[in-house]
Amino acid sequence: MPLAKRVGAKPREIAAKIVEHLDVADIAMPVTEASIAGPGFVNVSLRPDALAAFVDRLDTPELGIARPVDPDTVVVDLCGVNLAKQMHVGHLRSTVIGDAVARLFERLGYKVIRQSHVGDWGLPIAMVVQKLIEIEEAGVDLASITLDDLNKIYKAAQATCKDERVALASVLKYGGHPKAEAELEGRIEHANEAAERARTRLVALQSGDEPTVAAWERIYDITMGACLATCARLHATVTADHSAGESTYRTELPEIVKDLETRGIAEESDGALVVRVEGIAEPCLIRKKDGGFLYATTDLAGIRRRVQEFKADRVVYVVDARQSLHFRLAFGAAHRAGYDVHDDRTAPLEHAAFGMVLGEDGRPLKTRSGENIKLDDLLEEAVSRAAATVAEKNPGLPADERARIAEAVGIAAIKYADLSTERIKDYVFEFDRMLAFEGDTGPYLLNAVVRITSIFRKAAEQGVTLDERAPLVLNEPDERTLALTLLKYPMVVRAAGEAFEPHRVCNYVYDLASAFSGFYERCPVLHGDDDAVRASRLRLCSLTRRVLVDGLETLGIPTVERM
RNA sequence: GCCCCGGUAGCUCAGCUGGAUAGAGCAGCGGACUUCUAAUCCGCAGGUCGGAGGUUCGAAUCCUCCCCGGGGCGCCA
Repeated sequence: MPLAKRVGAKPREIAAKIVEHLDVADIAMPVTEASIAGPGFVNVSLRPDALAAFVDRLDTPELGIARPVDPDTVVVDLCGVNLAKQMHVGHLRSTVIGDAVARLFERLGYKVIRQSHVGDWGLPIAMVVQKLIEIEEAGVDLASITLDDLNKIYKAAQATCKDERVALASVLKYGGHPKAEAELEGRIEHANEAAERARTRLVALQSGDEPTVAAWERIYDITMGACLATCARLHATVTADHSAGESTYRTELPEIVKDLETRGIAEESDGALVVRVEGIAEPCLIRKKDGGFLYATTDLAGIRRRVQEFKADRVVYVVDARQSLHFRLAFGAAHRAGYDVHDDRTAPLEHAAFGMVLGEDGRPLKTRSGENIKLDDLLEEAVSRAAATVAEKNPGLPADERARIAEAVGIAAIKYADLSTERIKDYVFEFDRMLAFEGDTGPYLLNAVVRITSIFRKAAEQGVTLDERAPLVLNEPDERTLALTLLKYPMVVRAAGEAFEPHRVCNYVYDLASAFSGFYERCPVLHGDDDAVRASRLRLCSLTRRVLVDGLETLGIPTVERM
């Protein structure tokens, strides 16, 4: 049908010509005039033996996904935690989707480098360092400090400095009403003092003052210890090796700004230094009036390191959609500077943006008091709900296995819910929905795998073993549907990877599980009396399980044996 | 004001670079457990694809305008 436009003929006429000349007798049923349908489709039915041959070709250790001869290097930016802050829902998607995107590229055979851009530098961190040192001076043992404590300190520090702005806003609003003024004066003074101490501390940190750096390192270790543990619990591959703090770029920033300045790429604007990007009204700010550097400056350093040092052929940022403008500016500026080029090749810089996590009220997910929800709490809730279900449905299992299953089910529920809708869209976080065993959920898919596994357990009891080379007999419609669905796997993974869209793999594994259900319902595996059919069906079961497990693992969702 | 992203069944969502009668799940209704699966399966019902134009043999899909919702917009990150 796309030919119709190019050739200038009617689709059905072209279809008729194709049918007339098409010879696919070796793999398909005869194609005739009657095979033409609708506006010009030519229906081709694969012969069972040809279909079996295609499935045979899929049945390799890599399940039909060939590795490229000369694999590109892809950098995936994900996770992005901040010092002295717990991981919260804001990090969930970046971590889960980012890891899935990285896994997709790995599955396709690319060389993948994960990079978690850790917010570990700047005035906010200096404020926490300052507070921590004050606490230490008051006699508190730093060894006992947890991330929870740091989080409280961070908030307190933020609040103190915020007082300054709040007070200022009040004065503006009430026009310096005498009543307000007296009270506010004290707050402003307090805030100013705190901000001043933080600024002094920042200078100490930047110049390598030993006690200051020691406190900073303590904060770094506590934060990363807790956050990397959460990543591990999420079955997301984000480790210390993948973490690159903003601090690691600090010596490069003056150099980058100077480079852009001397090459005439950056220009002065209202005392600040900016890079203009074609097609965007807003400029990209790289240096403040006071000489300080900005978010974009660090990202430029990040791009340069990733492309020129790591030799990335492609850089993907799995970051919140709200950062869209920022990345367009940073990418544009990096491109003007040539930071996205290595060995005469320009690496595409891409923002794989994702939407927000909403509560059931349709507003951004928060606690009742308006606080960010800690990711650990979210995971714990999902796992404990899963544990209750496992205890109810399968009380016979040993307690430790039940706990392992609950962990897998709870994590799978959250991850699948996050991965299965289009990345760019917001989604509503609902425990009941994501933990359901009916429908398009993580637990359902784990159960699909378990059901297949149980067939093999049963088969073993009967002394029936899998013959991995048994000839495939694909005569039943459900067998054909299952086989055809299996064959789509390599293309789905490829398409999902190229578009950074893990949800396509989710849709696929769900389709495959559905196709298997139909097969399982109507095609008895162990109950038949035909040995050849049983061997063929066992092989289909095995292949289906391998594809399901591979697909889920590519999404970063581990499976279980029983549940 | 300018820019970006969404709007598909009561609810939550798919729909690949335009292609057949727009598909799932949940909820609703009706069936199926001395089982290889009930943490499941099968069936029924349910839609002006936000609206209006346009391009095309053909539009949920591409273009333009409008409506609704969300987000962003130079010295925070």
